[in-house]
Amino acid sequence: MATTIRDVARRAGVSIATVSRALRDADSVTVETRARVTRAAADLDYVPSQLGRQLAERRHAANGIVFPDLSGPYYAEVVLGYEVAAAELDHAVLILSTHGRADAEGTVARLAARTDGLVVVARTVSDALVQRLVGRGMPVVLVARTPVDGADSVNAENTEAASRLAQHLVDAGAQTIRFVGDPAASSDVAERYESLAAAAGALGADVRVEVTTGFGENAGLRVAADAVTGSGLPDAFACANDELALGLWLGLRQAGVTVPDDTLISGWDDVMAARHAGLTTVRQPMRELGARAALRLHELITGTRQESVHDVLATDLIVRSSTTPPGGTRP
Amino acid sequence: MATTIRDVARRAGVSIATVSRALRDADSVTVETRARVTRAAADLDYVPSQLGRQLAERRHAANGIVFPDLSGPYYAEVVLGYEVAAAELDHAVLILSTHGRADAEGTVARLAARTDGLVVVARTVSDALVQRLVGRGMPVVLVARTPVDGADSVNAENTEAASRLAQHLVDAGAQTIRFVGDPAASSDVAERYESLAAAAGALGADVRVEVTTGFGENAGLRVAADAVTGSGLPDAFACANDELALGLWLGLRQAGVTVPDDTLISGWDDVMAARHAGLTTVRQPMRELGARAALRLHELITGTRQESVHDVLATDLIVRSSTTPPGGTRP
DNA sequence: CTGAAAGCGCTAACAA
DNA sequence: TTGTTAGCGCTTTCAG
Repeated sequence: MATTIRDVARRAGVSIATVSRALRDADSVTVETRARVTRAAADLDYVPSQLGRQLAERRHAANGIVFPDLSGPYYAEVVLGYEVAAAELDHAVLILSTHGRADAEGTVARLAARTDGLVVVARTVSDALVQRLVGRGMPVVLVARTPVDGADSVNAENTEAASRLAQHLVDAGAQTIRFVGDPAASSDVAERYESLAAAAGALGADVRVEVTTGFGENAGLRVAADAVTGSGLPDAFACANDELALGLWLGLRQAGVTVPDDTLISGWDDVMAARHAGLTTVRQPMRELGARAALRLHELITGTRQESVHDVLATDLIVRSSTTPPGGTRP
Repeated sequence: MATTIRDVARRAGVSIATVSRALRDADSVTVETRARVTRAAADLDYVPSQLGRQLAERRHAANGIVFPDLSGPYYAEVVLGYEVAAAELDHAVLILSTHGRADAEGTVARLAARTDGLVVVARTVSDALVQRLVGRGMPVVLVARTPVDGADSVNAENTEAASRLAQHLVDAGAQTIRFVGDPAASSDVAERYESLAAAAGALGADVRVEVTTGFGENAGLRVAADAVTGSGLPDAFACANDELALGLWLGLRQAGVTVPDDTLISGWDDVMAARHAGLTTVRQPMRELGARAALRLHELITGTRQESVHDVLATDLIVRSSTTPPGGTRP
């Protein structure tokens, strides 16, 4: 840590400028000097200070990604897709989860001050802050979130998938569908609910929403308890994400309710557990969301492009045993 | 981005030193000047450059975590636990996944140059590099990896858990056990295999290892295909992690093999999918591993402690339907 | 091709 | 309490 460019310069018998050049541009110095410098650097175990370099270059060579949580598989996959792509673009990645953090806005602002650009996932910070960052000239890409002026966005398709899901549930015999989740908590969820309700309504089915606190398995368990003791069983539960659905399923099973005989269940995302549990769901390209965001952010940082771009990635309905009753339809 | 401490100083009619002080230590300046400075800063939408600050303070106020991959739930949980704890300690978190990266060592070295300390998870980089970093005075904490001189380490208990698992499998009627995974790929896996083999051997059962390439579901599927077509079915498969086990189970099921009737399966980690699939496994405190690492790294960075410390966190055997045959024992 | 010198934006003595 | 002045370790003109 102690050895600086000056030490290397002294040992190699050259100026610090030459060291700087020799260690980066291969061909701005003689092969001979370059060899001397490289040698000296190796001898001293010299590692250039990124701090010094970054200040001189006035860039961080790092960008950040802000997400609500890493506990479910969904955000983890998005972050991973992002990290892999960012690494290829030679950018370091700073992560920040706002989950339950008191001063999320302040923390994000501080994060922004140490990066060249930011990816903001879902509803982690206010639109106001996003706009302030954008206004300050900071490149921002929004993921799984309603676009904001001046920032790029990357989202997964919701509307059409919700229609297909509605069609499938109705085909499987569902007349009453309960949507589980909180549309107010995320633009994704709101879109899913509204599209599902519209499509199911057009098919003559009835959709009502059961608002949850949170999107984890525990929230699903609470919904199960509620359904068993009070509100009764609908023909189908359409959940805002897989964890909710899996928790719900677990709760119902424990209460003696059989799926898909007594009721149907669907999720959203297609996480690993959904595959092993046999849960019908909508597959999102989670990694691709992150990777695309990295690409867009890079374009923004390098100034390749002027106008904002808003990507919408395709999704798939994956039908499994949780919505395929023996007879094909329900009585 | 353009406004610097000098602009603020000019507008407030004070020196840059005063601005610097006013914006950090509340009580090193008059309330009056402080107000003027704060006002000027707000007017100009001034955000202190972290780069300038960091160079002057000669610290990054950031640390990094290196892990193989974020695709499975295991590392994601560790990273999350780490991030949450690090945030509380007011450190930014840089992440780096080495998965399939060509120059992992170089990338890690570069990461090290922009952080105050590093957490290295599993077998991501060579011991040689770890030792070089430690030798350079960089605080390093190893997670899920054999300790190295000069670095702290945090691991989950393997030996005792493996014994309990062996006992359970034998009690369930297993005489031939196949361990699935690659002991050479990770110290954790090696420990699990050896302890399991020893314990099962003592109980009169026979354990042999089936070495896999990778630890994902696909590797498990390959093992299933292999067992069905060639090597035959043991009484039980003990897998190095849950994903391997779930992939294996899926493959066997597709081939018409019934678990736990025809053979038993166990995993390791207790990820979400294991719970929903009914997989017997060993629960690791994944988040706690990350959180503890953050704490240890902080101690190292702040120099609270001289000697290295090596934590071993407790694990639990979780018995589920994949190893509980109807009769209680197998014929 | 190489060196001298001027910053990058901030903090931290040291004076006043 | 406040200002002046050195750096922090590097890159980058601008001369030579």
